[in-house]
Amino acid sequence: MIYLCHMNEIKVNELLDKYGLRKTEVRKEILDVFITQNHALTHHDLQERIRDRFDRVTVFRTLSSFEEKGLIHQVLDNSNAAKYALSVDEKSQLEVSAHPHFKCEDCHQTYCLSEEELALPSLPDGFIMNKSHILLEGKCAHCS
Amino acid sequence: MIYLCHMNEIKVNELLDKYGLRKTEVRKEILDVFITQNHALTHHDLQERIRDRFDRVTVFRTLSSFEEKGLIHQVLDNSNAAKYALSVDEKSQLEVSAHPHFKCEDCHQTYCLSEEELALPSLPDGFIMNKSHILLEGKCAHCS
DNA sequence: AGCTAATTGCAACTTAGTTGCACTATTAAA
DNA sequence: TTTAATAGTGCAACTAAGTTGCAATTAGCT
Repeated sequence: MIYLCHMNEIKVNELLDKYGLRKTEVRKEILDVFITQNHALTHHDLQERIRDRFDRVTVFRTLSSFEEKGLIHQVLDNSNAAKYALSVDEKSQLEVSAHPHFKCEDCHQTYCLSEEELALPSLPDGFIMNKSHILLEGKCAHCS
Repeated sequence: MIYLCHMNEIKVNELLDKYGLRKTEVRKEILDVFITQNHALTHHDLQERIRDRFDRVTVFRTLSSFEEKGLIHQVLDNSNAAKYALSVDEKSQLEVSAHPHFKCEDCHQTYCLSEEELALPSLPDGFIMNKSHILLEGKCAHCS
């Protein structure tokens, strides 16, 4: 694990334990990337970051198990590749729920906005909500 | 155009004119499908609906030009195929902006929720919003 | 140390979406 | 109404995302 700084290595092991995931090389490295970068990442972004040292399929499967255990969640995006972000806020250690994202039309960077809860629309009778995704699009501070 | 009912044919021609799109067979048929079904559709859904009478590529390109001219817009979705919906409300004839959608986890149907505007999160300095996407996930009345 | 179930890599696949090019149809203007 | 320019279509071939099956490997137990 020479690629991880010591601080993150501890955090990474704790998180994998906490979410009931076996501690393997790929998982430690990918989780490290999520912690270091704090924006939504695609499979492609990760592959680049870990310099293709692990198989494509393995990375896809890693994302699946992380999502299944609730460690990451899919962030909706109008590109044609799925984006994922950590479900735990590194600062507060709290689970993040339904926080909105902002995607820049020019640089395509996806930013996490505040974690404050939003007033969501009311649903018709019989409809039950489990999850919400909010994406704003426009120009970020660098591109506007 | 034997596949269109007369009512829709008039509407379809008007809309294509209004959005500066040439009136071709594929476009009339695809627009008809959007008007008839009133939920978000994938390329695959459309291909099925028009019984493969037009080429895949043509349908993709039709979606692109509709989107470019603002007749349809992409509806965010966590499936791995893009979904599109009409940008005009057939009843009010008004452009629809930022209305939320609901996707059922079981039947995967995507519903349009009310068109009422929502309170959106405040943005950091220098950020400018152009579009918003809101997707709620859960169980619909039929599946809950 | 040794067992078992979970994880990995590889090859081969499916499906979404794109590109280039030759051909055809729509439209606007003569 | 013919025609010329331009936009749209079909085909073939491609890229890129994501999946599946299987054999080899490894983490996490006792």
